[in-house]
Amino acid sequence: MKAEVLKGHLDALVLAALEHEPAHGYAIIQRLRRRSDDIFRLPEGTVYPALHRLERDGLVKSRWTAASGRRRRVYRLTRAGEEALAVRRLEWRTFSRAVEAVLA
Amino acid sequence: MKAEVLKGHLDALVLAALEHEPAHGYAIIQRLRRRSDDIFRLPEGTVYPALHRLERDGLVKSRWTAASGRRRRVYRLTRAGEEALAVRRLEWRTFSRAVEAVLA
DNA sequence: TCCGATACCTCGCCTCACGAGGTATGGTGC
DNA sequence: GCACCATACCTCGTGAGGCGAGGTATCGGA
Repeated sequence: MKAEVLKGHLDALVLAALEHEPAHGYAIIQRLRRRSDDIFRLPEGTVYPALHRLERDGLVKSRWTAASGRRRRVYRLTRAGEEALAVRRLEWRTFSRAVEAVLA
Repeated sequence: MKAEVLKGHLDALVLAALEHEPAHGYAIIQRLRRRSDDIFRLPEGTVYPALHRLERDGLVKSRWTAASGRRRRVYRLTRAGEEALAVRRLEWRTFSRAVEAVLA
């Protein structure tokens, strides 16, 4: 699978991964991998910058924790993040249906 | 809908548009727009370079025609293009299912 | 005669996924 | 004790590609 197919969809995936409970970056990567049944094996160089972007845009908020001596940056969705996720889900539906219609 | 979501999927769309009958660039744009129910209104600056890429890669082949005084470059799928389309369809299925699983 | 649709093109910008490289800790096996 | 892997964070540079802007030309209708 080419790399570029992800472009523009990553934010939605990360937001969705954080929807029901906060997580730190590394855990988000694992969560996405597990939930996608091993399809999305996202490198850190992809996910960390994405999280910084999302925080810069106010869609997530981070807090440093120290779980068993390890520093972790735990992210949670903000209100704006929840709304953005809802929008992205709709956009995905629209996009997906359109692609489906063309490819069919 | 953000522009980048298309990235990596455009080739599949263009190939699919050419699957059953050849068309020139402008017609491809209209075909995609119609088939996607007005979702994909692709600018020429997107489609023409894509067609050149596809031809460079041997997935389509073009031929100049002159229909009623207007020059047109008509594209058709090559054998390799048909095979590439089949692969892209499978990749889309995989990608789409994975996104669905994460967003659900 | 003007204008919009048709029909082609290129150039440069911008975004963003990712590979590579770096740092540091905890646990397991030898 | 030490190597090694997983965990956990980061940044920088590269490259791909969609698109806006701008250019050319023809045809048909108001």
